[in-house]
Amino acid sequence: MPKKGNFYITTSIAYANGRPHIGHALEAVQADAIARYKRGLGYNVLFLTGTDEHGDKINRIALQSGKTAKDFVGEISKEFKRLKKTLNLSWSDFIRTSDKKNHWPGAKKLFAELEKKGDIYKKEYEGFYCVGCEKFITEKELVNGQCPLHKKEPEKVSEENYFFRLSRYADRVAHAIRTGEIEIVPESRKNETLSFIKEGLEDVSFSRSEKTVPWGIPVPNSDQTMYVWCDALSNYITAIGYGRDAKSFKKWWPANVHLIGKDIFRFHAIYWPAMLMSAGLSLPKRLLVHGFITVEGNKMSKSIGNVIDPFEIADKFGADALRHYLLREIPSDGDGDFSWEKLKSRYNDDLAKGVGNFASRITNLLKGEKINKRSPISKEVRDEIKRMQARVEKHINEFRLHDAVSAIFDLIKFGDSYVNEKEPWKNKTKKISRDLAALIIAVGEGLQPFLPDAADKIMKAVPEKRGYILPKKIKPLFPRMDN
RNA sequence: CGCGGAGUGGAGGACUGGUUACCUCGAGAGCCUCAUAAGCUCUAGGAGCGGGUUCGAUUCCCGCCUCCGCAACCA
Repeated sequence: MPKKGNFYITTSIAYANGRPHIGHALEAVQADAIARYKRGLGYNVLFLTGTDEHGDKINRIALQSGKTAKDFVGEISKEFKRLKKTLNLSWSDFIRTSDKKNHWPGAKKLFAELEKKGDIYKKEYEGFYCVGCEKFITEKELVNGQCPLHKKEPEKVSEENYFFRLSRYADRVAHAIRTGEIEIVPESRKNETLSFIKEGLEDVSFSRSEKTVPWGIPVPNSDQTMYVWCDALSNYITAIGYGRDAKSFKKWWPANVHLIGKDIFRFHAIYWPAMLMSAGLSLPKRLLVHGFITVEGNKMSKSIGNVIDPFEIADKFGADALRHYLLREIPSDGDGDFSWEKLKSRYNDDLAKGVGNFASRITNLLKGEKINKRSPISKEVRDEIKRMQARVEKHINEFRLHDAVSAIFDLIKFGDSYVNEKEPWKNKTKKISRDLAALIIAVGEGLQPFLPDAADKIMKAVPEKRGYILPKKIKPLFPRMDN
């Protein structure tokens, strides 16, 4: 396979305050599909994911459950790592922000670089601190001057923090976005970012007092810990060696893709480029922004109790079924909805009756044959396959994975009607066999990034030997689920 | 208040200033039997409301209604 160069893709790192839910699975699977696709094209792919483990919130949750923060995040990150097997992910590296060896040196170095540039300064920060909440609350949150939760007047507390001169970079960041130096997909997010910058950017606090937030990376020579965003964003460079392995860093940076959720795209579109500019590093090439998943039309939340567990889905339906749902049912660049009923319908209609039946059908028709790979495929079939491949490529580049998957299902539909039309059970010719083999192989290859298990099984059913395809009848890929 | 997005057949989703508005699921009819009671074909059914621009609007503009995001130290 020809090597086409390096391709570095990241997911966001999950905030380790709870177990993975279906939203995390969405992001992971989307990134995985892109990573696998690029790998299939011959790119040398680095696919990074991980967990964001610092912050006051985590510290408090951990203490509440009677654990140390360290133990707590250890357990959570294990759960996130477990997604790899459950969802059949192909990530190559997993970074934890509590990793003192791999993450901390780079994070500290980045902070120091910003400081060296004169972009970090000390400022008194005044805020309303609610003792009940143990945190600062904004003036807007106050109801009649009181904390709405604890019905108490917050204390006015001032704290000296380090600030990052974000304002200095507003124009340069806007320029980078406008010119496409950093590309934001979908375009609506790009416009949103630009109009947001236009309203003006203020400097941001980049540290907290060690007293209020003890669980974090210490800022050298101070009583402060690093603000979580400064800590978290730097994972994209620390994981590949920033601050500890210059050669590796040079090989992989800048990232080709940061895949993120719509809740955090501003941090990635504004803070992150500004930080990189300040540190004299190049900018990531693309930000792909996905949406959120609702459950039967409702926001997923712990209080409603409708949080969907990806492990449970994979357990009942299999990794491919969950992947297919996330990739096909949820528009990659928008919001989507989950329901068990829709999952079942996607499974039966698309996977069982669609891919599964098609694979059985074709391999059953071809089993035991010896098909010469060099004999020509009919133009009609060849064109249809090429069209599918072109559509997949286009849609993956546009971050419309649901459309990419559709393209493959359209080829299956074409294949089914082609079989009906040719009626090979009546008169099967070498020509038809060659066409059918080409179709099933194209489907198997096409599915590789999306349904890797099924794709593998399909490819194994049409093995190649010395220029001949030797099809074998395949076992049902997706047994129909009844009731 | 503000900013942004959206309202398309029973459900979900797409396209478009112009002869029959597209796709998937679902419903009905027919065909086929190689395949996981699978496959193919055909049919029924649609653009939130009101105005405007236009020869002509679902598509552009205005108003209204409804829904959903965002609103900066919250990770």
